[in-house]
Parts: sequence; structure tokens; C-alpha cells
Amino acid sequence: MSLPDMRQLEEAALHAWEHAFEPDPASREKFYLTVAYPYPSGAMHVGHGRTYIVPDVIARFWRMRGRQVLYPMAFHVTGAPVIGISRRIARGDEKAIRLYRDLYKVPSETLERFTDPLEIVRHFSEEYRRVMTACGLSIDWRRRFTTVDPQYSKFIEWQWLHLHEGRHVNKGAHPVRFCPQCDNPVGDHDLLEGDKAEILKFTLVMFEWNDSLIPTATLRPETIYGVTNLWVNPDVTYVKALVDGVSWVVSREAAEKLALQDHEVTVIAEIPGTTLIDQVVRHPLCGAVPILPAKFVDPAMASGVVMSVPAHAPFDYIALRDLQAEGKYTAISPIPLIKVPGYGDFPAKDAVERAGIRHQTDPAMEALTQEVYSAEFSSGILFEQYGGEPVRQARESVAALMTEKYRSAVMYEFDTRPVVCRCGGQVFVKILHDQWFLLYSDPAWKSQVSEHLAQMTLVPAEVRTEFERTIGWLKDWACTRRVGLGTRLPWDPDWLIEPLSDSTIYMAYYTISHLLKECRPEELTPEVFDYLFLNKGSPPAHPDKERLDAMRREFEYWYPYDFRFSAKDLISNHLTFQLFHHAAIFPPRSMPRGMVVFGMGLLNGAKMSSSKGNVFLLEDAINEFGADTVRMFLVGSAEPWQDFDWRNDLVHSTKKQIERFWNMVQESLSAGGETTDADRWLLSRLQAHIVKTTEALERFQTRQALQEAFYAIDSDLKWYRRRLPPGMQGGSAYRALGHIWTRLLAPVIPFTCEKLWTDTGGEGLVSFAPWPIADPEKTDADLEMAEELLLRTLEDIDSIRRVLQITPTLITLCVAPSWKREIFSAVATSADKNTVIREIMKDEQMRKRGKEATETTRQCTTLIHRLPPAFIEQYLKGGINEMEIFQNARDFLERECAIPVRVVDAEESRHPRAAVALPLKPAIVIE
RNA sequence: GCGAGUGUGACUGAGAGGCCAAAAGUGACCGACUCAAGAUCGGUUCUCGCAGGAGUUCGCAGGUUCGAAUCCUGCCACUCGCACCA
Repeated sequence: MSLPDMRQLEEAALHAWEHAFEPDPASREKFYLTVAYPYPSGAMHVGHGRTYIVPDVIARFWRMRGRQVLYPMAFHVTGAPVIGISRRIARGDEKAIRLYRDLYKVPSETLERFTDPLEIVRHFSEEYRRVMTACGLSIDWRRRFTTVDPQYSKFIEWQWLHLHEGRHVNKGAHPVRFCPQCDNPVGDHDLLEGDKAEILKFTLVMFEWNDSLIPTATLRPETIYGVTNLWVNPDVTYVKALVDGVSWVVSREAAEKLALQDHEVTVIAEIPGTTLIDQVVRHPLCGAVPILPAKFVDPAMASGVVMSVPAHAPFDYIALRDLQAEGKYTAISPIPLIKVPGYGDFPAKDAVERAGIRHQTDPAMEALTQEVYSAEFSSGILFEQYGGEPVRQARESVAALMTEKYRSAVMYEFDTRPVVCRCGGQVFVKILHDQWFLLYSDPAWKSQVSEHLAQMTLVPAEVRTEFERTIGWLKDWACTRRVGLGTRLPWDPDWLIEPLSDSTIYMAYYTISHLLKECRPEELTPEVFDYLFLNKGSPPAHPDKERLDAMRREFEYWYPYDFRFSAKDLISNHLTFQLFHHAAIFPPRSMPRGMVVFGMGLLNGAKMSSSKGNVFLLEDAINEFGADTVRMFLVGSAEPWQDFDWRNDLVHSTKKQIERFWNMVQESLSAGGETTDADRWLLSRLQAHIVKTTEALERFQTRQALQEAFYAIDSDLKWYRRRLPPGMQGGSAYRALGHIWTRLLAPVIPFTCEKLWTDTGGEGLVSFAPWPIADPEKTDADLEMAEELLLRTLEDIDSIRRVLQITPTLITLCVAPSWKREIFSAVATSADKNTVIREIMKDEQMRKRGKEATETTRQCTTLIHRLPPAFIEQYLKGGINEMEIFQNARDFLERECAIPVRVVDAEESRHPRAAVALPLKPAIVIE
């Protein structure tokens, strides 16, 4: 059988598909699906392939179901990454150049132009489009755009004016990780060290010392009432600095940090730690206390000075105890202030003693501190004289009081240090000003989103809890940037809109993007978009009202989108953000309907990663295996939401399977017109496969669909061929099957099927051919059961022969007699297995058989348990005549067994084994 | 650490209280066809068994049930997310 020339076949199909997938509003029902548009900063690998191919399979399926299907694509180019890449390439960074030249195979003359960031996205978006087309994606390329198109910017401006009006954006100060060397905030992925570090908010408690203030940093301001002393590290050099005009004493490091946190700082003098020891300081809430020496005080931690609450802080307790053991400061005793269940007056002391800790440096100290802190926070209550509030509340109220009356300030610090930037510099906390925030923390907004989420279809269902959690967890999002590509904030043009924030409702933009290209950007005022998307106001005085109305119709027709497809790592940002923005901008009838969340990709068992070079480029895969093979492998190796593993050996075998399919359909073209039982059986089975394939695709189960549409039919054909009379190549059903089979597989392997469709006499493109519909008339359950019975019997014969050591010369099948069938039916229909035997024995004929009858009842009970319920149900309907089935199939059975086969009624046989015959399980006698 | 999810035979992966020794595909082995290799086709692939059977398995340890890969509890391992970044 000649194999298809895939390349030629692909070219022919691509030619036929040109402009075929450019849907306009129609009277038919629509199906609008979107994917997260790519950021084209590198070449596509096979992982990307799946992201776009799975939705394409779904798109093609619904198109064949008669829907008007829209599958658009665009390119996300806003943000900073390409700027970084172009800089690295410009400065000759080896690693970047290797990645682009060797892995992504960018020609050197193109690479030279990559010093311009726009060249990078231009190059790769062209590549994306080329490769996506080669994959057979049924995308409407007329609607393609990039996020720096001037029309798109107008759309973003419109959206943001609404967000502003709706009070969803606000300006504020915000602490961020900041690298003074880079002069920029640093994200997680920019850190060499300390990527787990969180920013903690300390309260600076101001102690007075001579003409200066000594700020001690604490997370527990309420413990001020129990302060017995301060701790200062005698080995550290402190500084006296003017902070906003007031003299403070802090560590040198602290002075630098404070300068980044909204303070004007001038260092005046150095003060050795030793100078501070034994000095006396005052605070209105605890009176005068001395400064004591402690080595554990870290100058890099917040202000470098801490207050000591030995009753409640294990570190403080043990440090004081150690000093007192040397006979120093014996006059100081811990001051309790919090009542905690499970502890005495001095929780720190209890904890230390319970844990048997002897020394400050004991590694268990951290955990112990945490234990005491959490206990006090969750169930501690301040003593009456300190207000009697639970710690939880007191923490807030005491901090507020100190800020208001006692000059306390806030200082941010990391919980773990050091934090190091990719450039090697130390990272600090800086307070950014004038930053704009999307107020995702707004409870009203959150609940609006939650309510909508409850009505959405989510696939797989398990992701719902993750979405719910994300909605609850989201805090305000800093949504503006100073650097990068993007649209400027309309009311504050010094800021650029952050790239995740400009990609939230662009699915609406697709509906009109092809028509917008004709519009001059300056015509696209907010009123125009209000009219288009919100049906607000009358059409503004626009030079081309007809075009506006055409756009309105597009939007009204397509929106809302039916499904959005995206990888699961986007749940906690993009996928949830877009719900917030839809809720803020659109009325309920335009809200998204569903989302499908994908798993991640592996390559030969290891995580795919461009930076590690562990990628397989999609274009290479297509060239090597053919687009259909790549498609079939990607949708067939795992369901969309599962992680999948690209393995070359499995891809190879996928290619062979497509070839087998091709051969079988070609072969079916020459099949004869005779109709045998096997043909009726094949058609009957096919109806079920049609139903199951359809249901699977409706649920996005592409793997399941392929299992039914390919492997299940394939294995039916194996049996079919076995059943055909010798010499017969294939009957009428085989021929009919080819025509249907081609359509069932068309969404997955459209290139191959386009050609086969033509060959099998289909009209037009298979891409638009009607999806097969199961014909219940063709289903014959009795026939299917008869074949199943034959198969089971053959298996039984086989398993006997395997253990048998004689060479058999004759097989006798002994069919169960009618009285056994009666018992079988009685057992199968009885509700109570315990009384059934009594019922049976009421019959006189059965009583005569005595022990034989009870034994048969027992055997039937066991057998019924072991057979599929559907099988038994069908048997009870009465259309099965075992004797007839086996008699009719005698030729077949003899062929299979290669020895004579006799079929008799069990009662006619004198062989002792004949007695074990049961309905659906004839006794087999091999001699 | 916190949150969500996953853990099945050599591998990928069905399975959602009795049809389960557990689908399908891959791999491996054996046969057929070939001068031969490949492709293709047929068979076998947990252990034992001279009659269609029995035994031991579904991350680990318990529990519920007449009965558990499937339900519950605990533990272990892996994946994803934890934000100013696409």
C-alpha cells in the first residue's frame, strides 16, 4: 500500500484552507474560543504547540457540528523582556546569543537587528504565524494584531478610563524589593538569593536618649508594656543621623535603608556600640530602662536596636538570664503583660524550660520563638492594666497610639536576608510613590467576580477551588511601570500600563480588530468604544457610521466568548485578572462563559526549558514527523489538563498509526458490496463510537476522543477481518466506515483527512463537512452480544488449550439446556439472592432435579457477578439463542481453532464435563 | 512554609465499591511473510497451574464494608502557584 506523501498533502490542504477560516457573523449559532496570546520573544517549542493545537481540535469539531467558529490570534509585545533581550544581544552576551542563534536558529543577519526590541517581536511573531499555519490551526488571521498597535492602545485607554471611573485604580505608596544598583524594583525571577524573602512591616518604637531618639524595631508593639531594657550589639558601630530633621541613633545599615523608605537621612556622627551600653532611655509607655549588651543583635536587621521583653520573648529571656548568671543586672526582672492559656505568667521562661534550652545559640530557639508568638497572637489577652484587649487587636491599637502620640514610624524589612539581585547588588525595601494600583483587594469587586465564577463552566472541575482561593487571596496589583513597551495611562501619561494589566479583555477586541484596522486611531474615542461594546449612547458623530454598526454587530454576535484556554500557571494571575476586568467593564450578558486549564509539558521526562536548552522546536517537529503526527501525538498522549511528555519513540509510532489509518481507508474504497453479519456488527459498533467520540470532544477530552475515534475502531476492524469469510476483502460496512471515520478524525489530523475525504467521495472540505451522527437503527445489541459471546468462548478455548498437554482433535461446545436458562433468569432478576433458591424450588420440575438445581443456582449467582451488567440485561431481553449463534459460527470457530468443532445441547452429551454448561458459558469439551 | 493537585503493571495512561489481573498505546519476546533488514500481520508479556482456575498486586500504614485501585484517616513523594513577571 502506498504511503501518503505528507508534504504534498499538507501543501494541498493549506492551499485549500486559505481564507477558509475567516468567519463573519451569521444566522447560525456561534462558538468563540480564545487562547492566551503568545509573547513572541523566542521560537515555538512543542509545548506551545499543544497550547494552540488542542483548541484547534475543539474549533474544528464545533465547526463540523455546524457552528460558526471563531478562533483568533494576536501577539502580546508589551512589557520589558524584549528590551532586556535586545540589550543583552547588543552588549554581546554569549548566553543570549547562543540561545537565539543556536537554539532558536535565528539567522545571523536577523540577529544583528535584534538590538532593536521591536525587531525581536516582529521576527518571532512572523515565525509564530508561519508555524501556526503549518500546524493547520484554523485561525482567522484577519483579526491578528499586536498590543502596540495604535488602535489597541486606544482600546486600552478606553478600558482604563472606565476602571478609573469605577474606582478600581488608585494611587498609593508601596514597599517593593529594590536594587539601588539597577535603580529598579526586582521581581522574584531577578533574584540570585532570597527569592522567598517577604517584606515585613515593623513598628519603630521611639526611646528617648538625651537629645536623640533610639528606634527599636518590633513586630509586636503591644509588648512595649513589658520592656525591661534595650539590646545593642557592643561590636557594632552605630550612627547618629538626622532623620527628617530629628536626631536618631541606628545602625549604619539602617540609616541607608531608611533613606529608601521615605526619610531624609544625614549621618552626623559614629557611635560605637559600647558607648550605648548602660545608658538609660525612656518611653512614655514603659518608663526608663537601661541598654544592655547582646551579641545576637543584627545591625542589618531593621534599625539594629531591639527592645527586650523577657517575659514573652525567649531570646530576650535567655539573654537576660545569661547576663544575670554572671551576676550582672540582677535588679531586672521580667514584666509579664499577656495572659496566655497553657502558659504561666512568663511564657518565654516556660517555653525555654520546657524545651530544655541551655544556650542562646540553640538552633531550636527560632521555632520556640515562633511557638510563643503564635500562641500569644491567637489566644493571648493583655492584662487589665494595659487595656485588656486580645493581642490580635492590641497590636493594631498600640501601634496606632504610638504613631499618633509617641512618634513611632514604620520600617519595612525582609524576613530573611540577604536578598541579592541578579546584578550582584544588595536588595533593599524601597517605598515607591505615585504607583497606581488595581484594587483587587476590594471586597465588592471580589464578590462580583466570585458570583460570576460560580456560573462559569470550568474544565477540569478541580480548578474551581484554586480560582476561588485566588480571588480571595489577590491583593492590590501595582499596574504601572516606568520602562517597557505599552500604552500610557490616559490620565497620568508618565506611567505605562503594566503588561498583564493590558491583557484582560482583549478577547472583546478580536471581534472587531479586523475592521478597526481601517480606522484612524484618533477617531477611536472612548465614546466610540462605549457605543461598540456597551451599547451606550447614540453613535457619535463618526465619519463612517456604517462601519461602526458593522463592528457592533460583530461584537454582539461573538461576545461573550465561550471558552478560554490557558495553562494552569496563569490561574493565579491572568485568568483571574481577566474575570475582574470583565466584571468591571461589561454587563452580565457579556461575561465569559468558560475556561479550560491546561497542564504543563515535559520533554523526554524532563521539564521543558529554553534556558536549559531542553526544548524541541515545533517547526522541527513538523518537518520531521508531519503536522498531523505532531497534532495527534499532542492531543492523544494525555488529556489537556494533564501534564504531557513529548517522547520521540511515541511520536514515531503515532506516525505509523496515521499511516495505518490511511491504508485502511484507502483499502475500504475497494471493499465489495456484500453485507454479512460482521458488517452489521461493525456498523452497530460504529454508532457507539460516534456517540462516545462526540461526547468526549464536547467535554474537551481529546485523548478520550482519539481513543474512541481511532483505537476503538481500529480494534473493531481487527475482529471484523477475523470474522469475514475467507477470501473476502471487506463488505459494505467497511466502505461506509471509511467515509465516517475520516470525519471523526478530521479535527485531529485534518491534513490527512482532507485528502481522504476527497478520495472517499466527500464534497467540499472535510473541515466543513457535517459531523457524523449516530443512527440508532443501525445499532443491533443482540448481534453485538452474539459476537461478544463468540469472543469470550474463543478466549476460554484458548486458555484451556494453553494448559492442556494433549494435541486436541475435536472441540465440542455444549450449550446450557433450557432449565438452566430458567434458573439463570430467575437469579438475574431476583432482588434477594437469599430467597431465590426457595422460589426456584417451588417448581416441581426443579425439585425433581434436586441437588443439580441448587448447584446450578449457586453457579449462576457467581457467573452473574462476573459478567458485565449490560450483558446480562441484554440476555434477559431474550433475543439470544446460543445454539443458533454457535451453529452459525461453526465455520468461523473451526477456522480459528484449526480443528473440527461440534455444537450440541449439553443434555445430549454424555461427557461429564457437559454438566458444567451455563447460559453464556457453554461447556467446552476438548478431546 | 502556605494553597491547589497528582501517585495504577517496564513506560504513557484508562479506571471513579462488585463487570478488575485491571482498557488502549508504547516497549520487549515469540511466530507468519521475506534471501535479508525494515514495514506489515498474528500471539505472549505479575506468579503458579495437564480444563476455562488459584495466588499476590494499583505510593506507604491503618480504617469502613460481605466486598476497595476505587470511600475515610495519617504519612511519604512529585507537579503547579505564592505576585509587581510573561
